Amino acid sequence: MKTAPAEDTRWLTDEEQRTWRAYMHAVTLLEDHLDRQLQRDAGMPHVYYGLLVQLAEAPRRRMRMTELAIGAKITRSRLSHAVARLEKNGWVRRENCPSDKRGQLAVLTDEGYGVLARTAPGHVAAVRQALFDRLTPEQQKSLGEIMSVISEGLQPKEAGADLPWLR
Amino acid sequence: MKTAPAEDTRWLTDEEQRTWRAYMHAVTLLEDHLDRQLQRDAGMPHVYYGLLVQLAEAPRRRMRMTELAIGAKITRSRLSHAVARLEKNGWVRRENCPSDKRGQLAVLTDEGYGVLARTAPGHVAAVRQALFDRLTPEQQKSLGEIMSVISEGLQPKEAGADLPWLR
DNA sequence: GCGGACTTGTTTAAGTTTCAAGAAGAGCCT
DNA sequence: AGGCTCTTCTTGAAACTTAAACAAGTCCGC
Repeated sequence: MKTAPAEDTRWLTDEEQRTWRAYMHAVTLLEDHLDRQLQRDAGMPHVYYGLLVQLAEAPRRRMRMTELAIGAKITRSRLSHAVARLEKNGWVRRENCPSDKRGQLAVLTDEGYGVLARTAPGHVAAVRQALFDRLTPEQQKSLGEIMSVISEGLQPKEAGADLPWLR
Repeated sequence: MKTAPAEDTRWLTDEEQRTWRAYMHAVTLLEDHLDRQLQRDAGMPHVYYGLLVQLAEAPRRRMRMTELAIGAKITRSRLSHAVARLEKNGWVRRENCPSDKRGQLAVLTDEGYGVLARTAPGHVAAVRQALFDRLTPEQQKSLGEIMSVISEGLQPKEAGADLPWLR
């Protein structure tokens, strides 16, 4: 529990507050919407679907667990659970990493690929309908820039660059 | 499980794809960031914090469950569980609604208000640092407009307007 | 090569969210 | 009033996420 510094907090202006609330509302509504769409049509939540997509695009349809976790911006623990579930569905398989005995590879099965192939069109349609179809080209461009800035700001920084751990 | 319509899917262009991924990454990173910040400093996840905020701003610091759920964009079920937890913490109390015997009021306790007062500055700072401080004024404006458009598109529409249930 | 420090991935338990079902009251029509 | 439908809120179980701890393997300097 942190205490207020004194009384010098810079609160959000009305304008900022409106923006922040619009952001939170849009984000939760959209995530719920897509989660339900995918749960209904593909039998899995949005995050899990994203994992399959990443695997499908990877060379030989396989990836190291850690890579996959980083790509999806989730913890390794969460990924472990998720892959366990996807494995139970027969959509992903685990393999040992040849070069590192600790390592595991998550491999997209043909069945997993099939699910993706069947459900991707519906998902893209949902994203279009909820997002792109409602924005002007300028807004789309702006959205991309804004979100990139935010990501970069929050991304765990490259090690070494600003960690004076020895120097 | 839905099947592809034929082969007429309008896939995302590269540009759209970049935008969409930037969006997802930014959103998950930001939500994780704020969740951790609040879990650490206030002992609750972001959504729960938002509930307290809404109550604090409501007349007499109380709201009907359904109102609160709608305001926070969550299901009544989720809210029930959440309030149960907040009640256990002593930050919220339930009261019967005088005008509707089915109804319940969620009431922010003084303790709950205290937590908010102590932790709000830190939270605002986190939001500023992750979001507003990184955007130009034009980007902030644009973000607000974009998110409003998305919200409106996903908001469960007013009943009657397009439900020809009798007519 | 040894030993200590870091990485990789999993596990357990606790916390949160979803889903389906249901109890209880309100509203309305006749 | 009675009966029907809709709304309000809760519940319990299953699914999912988080946090902390751990086994096993790698890396690196000595």
